[in-house]
Amino acid sequence: MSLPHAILTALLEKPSSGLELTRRFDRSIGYFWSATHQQIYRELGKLEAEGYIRALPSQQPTRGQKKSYGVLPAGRAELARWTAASQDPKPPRDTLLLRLRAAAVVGTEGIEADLRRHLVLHQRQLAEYEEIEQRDFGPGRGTAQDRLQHLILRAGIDLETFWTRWLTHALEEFEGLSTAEGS
Amino acid sequence: MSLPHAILTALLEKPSSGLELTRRFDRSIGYFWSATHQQIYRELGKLEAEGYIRALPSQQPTRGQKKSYGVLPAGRAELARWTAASQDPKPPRDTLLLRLRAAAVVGTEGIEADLRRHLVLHQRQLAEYEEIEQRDFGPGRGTAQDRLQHLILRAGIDLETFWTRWLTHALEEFEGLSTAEGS
DNA sequence: CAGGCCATGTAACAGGTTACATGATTCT
DNA sequence: AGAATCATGTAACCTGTTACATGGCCTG
Repeated sequence: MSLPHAILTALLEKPSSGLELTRRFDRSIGYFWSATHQQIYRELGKLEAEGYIRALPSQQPTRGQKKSYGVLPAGRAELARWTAASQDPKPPRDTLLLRLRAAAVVGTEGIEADLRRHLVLHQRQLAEYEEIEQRDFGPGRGTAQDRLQHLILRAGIDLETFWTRWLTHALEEFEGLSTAEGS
Repeated sequence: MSLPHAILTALLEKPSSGLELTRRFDRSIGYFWSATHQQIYRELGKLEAEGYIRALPSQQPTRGQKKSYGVLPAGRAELARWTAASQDPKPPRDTLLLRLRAAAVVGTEGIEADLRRHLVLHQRQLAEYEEIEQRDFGPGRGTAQDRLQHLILRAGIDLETFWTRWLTHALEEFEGLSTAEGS
């Protein structure tokens, strides 16, 4: 039950059409909640049926015609309710750690290269986040909204920092493994 | 396509029945790949049909009767293949960050209490991991397998450390928000 | 033999993924 | 007119979630 609320948030920030939403998910919200355009269209239909959003006037509902949505009061209320409601953190699902655990049983053949590849990807993501931080958040303290956004970005930066450090450490361990005792 | 491989790994570590697997998922593998008993039974059926595992002899297949599985050579081969295959990291899905982003739009009412609650939960998880580290991994360097397992545990510890730090920082920010400028 | 627990399983549904289809617009 | 692209949408499938059903075993 998160995608509809992600969409409501995005639409409150700026009324958009389905494809515009998809693009914005690829950039910002998708950093911690990704979605494909099919998911988004499906969900837009539901949200409209429930009376949380409405298609902005001036367009007829034909196929291939751009259609923008705006959030209705009921939608904003539902988003506020969901935001304030307590939710348990879900255990992470991480394939790489799972593969490492499997490697402890069936052998580490081939996984080191992928660790290296992941390290590069995380370094790249980290650099992207830091660039955004430089650009959007100067040293002075902005509005309350700015500080919240910065806080979220900080989570992204710290997470990617964790991964790059851990992967670096893991690769060092791997070198130790192969020099000291072979497979 | 990760659950079947998680199960193969667990079965290689130790042949088990469905419920035993469920319990082990709750403890160790579930720290980064959780699963309910329904998922596990469904997947055990598929794995058996594909010839990756087989029910150990000595039990008849009646309902309510314990049934243990062991991994066949084809299963081990499939696990090795999957472990070595390159996979892209998937963007994280984090509800809490999503809620913070929503809070930037509809107001932070009520979310601070949940941040505090999450902080406690992550501290607890961190303590649990550190206890395991104390108990299972001494100062000396063990076998290659031990070092891999330790590496995975380190990821858990560092992740929980990240969350506790970030949540602490976030709560400080919130105090700043309410004293300095109200809602 | 009643109640509780252990163990396996079915069913219905929600959410996410992949492949493909179709109408409109723009460019050549 | 044809091709490329933009935009919306359908369909099938897979994974994960929730609720419930059933049989066997143990204990009082």
